[in-house]
Amino acid sequence: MAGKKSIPMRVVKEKTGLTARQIRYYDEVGLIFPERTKGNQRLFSEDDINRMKKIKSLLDEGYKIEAIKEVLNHPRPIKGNLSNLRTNLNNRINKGDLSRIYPGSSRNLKEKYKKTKE
DNA sequence: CTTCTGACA
DNA sequence: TGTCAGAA
Repeated sequence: MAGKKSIPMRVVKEKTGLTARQIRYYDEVGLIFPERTKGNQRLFSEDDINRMKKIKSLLDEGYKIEAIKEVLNHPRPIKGNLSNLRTNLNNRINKGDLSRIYPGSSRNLKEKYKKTKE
């Protein structure tokens, strides 16, 4: 029911716009868990594709791998209102979530803000 | 030809 | 992160 498809690396690269390096790295750090073929070739699902796009966005915003790992692996850190829980189950990530975990998570953000004359 | 792992100027 | 080597 969940659509257990198996997309090859070549398609993933085109759909995500990432390089094979990036994709393998995400797998290395444990951001994604693609299936493996007999020849050790990675097989991704559409869900993985969306996740990689998400990871790319977060990385672009300045979040570090460690922070992204936490959020992607903790879909329900909530323990109170069901309303908020529903939002989290929707698979969407908020900056607030990361900020709560890593209040000082600013990498290239400073550079972006100060670089306004070019 | 494409992908995989491991390592590095 | 890119890129090379060697193997599959």
